[in-house]
Amino acid sequence: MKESRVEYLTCPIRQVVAKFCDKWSLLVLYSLHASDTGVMRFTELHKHMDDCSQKMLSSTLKNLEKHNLISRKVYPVVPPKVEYSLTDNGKSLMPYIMGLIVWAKEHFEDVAVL
Amino acid sequence: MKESRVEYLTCPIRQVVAKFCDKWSLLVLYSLHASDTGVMRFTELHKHMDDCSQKMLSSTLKNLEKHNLISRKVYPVVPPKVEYSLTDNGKSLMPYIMGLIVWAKEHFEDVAVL
DNA sequence: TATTATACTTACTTTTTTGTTAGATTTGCT
DNA sequence: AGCAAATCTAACAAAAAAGTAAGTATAATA
Repeated sequence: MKESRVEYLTCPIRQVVAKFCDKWSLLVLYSLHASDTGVMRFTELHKHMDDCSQKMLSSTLKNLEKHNLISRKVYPVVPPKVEYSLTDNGKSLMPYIMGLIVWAKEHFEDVAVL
Repeated sequence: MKESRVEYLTCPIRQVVAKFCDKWSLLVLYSLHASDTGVMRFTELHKHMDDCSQKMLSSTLKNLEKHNLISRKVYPVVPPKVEYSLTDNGKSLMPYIMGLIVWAKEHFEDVAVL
């Protein structure tokens, strides 16, 4: 009596989970959203999340790009320069993400962290 | 130049991640939210998420309970009966979760799911 | 000539998460 | 006596995620 695999793939909740429910994605989205210019370079992002390894930041960025939430612009210079920013799609998501963040702040007391 | 561990713990984004950014939590929260009575038993939940093992459902429920998003009511009968429902805290979160779900439906096309 | 800067990738190890299967519990029904 | 029902837990294995350290590229600079 299992649902078909296809149904799983079209489930919006599972999509949300696949796209940005992980350890670092929300931090990246928030950082880009909160930045003045809306554009950040790799190292700049890394400074905002310095307990994230380069490897993890790199793969998180790739995932977000794959899901069309951020875009990546490469400048062919040396040393390399790469800029990340939210896509329109990513921007459209941010109000909901910010909703969660505000909720978390308001309900900080109701929480056992760890 | 690392931030202190304490700052990490008070970061609302990290709290959101710790509480319900995982494979099954959103499904559980949504199921409880969407149910007529607002109350569901273990087996009933399991039927809604039949690709989740009992073990994973059990540990997901524990985590949500620990974070005060759901409550667990045990009836001392045989066979056992346990009812799960959203706490007030959990209910206060649902509008934001639903926001994400609606967003995911609207942006279904913009997505590469795997 | 050696060093620096930036944005990674690769290889390897460790940790965490998830899956699988079996078992515990105990009352009532056949 | 034997089995079903409901809600788990335990033990072990497999898979996935994450951490760590080192390496790549190349032009400009000291």
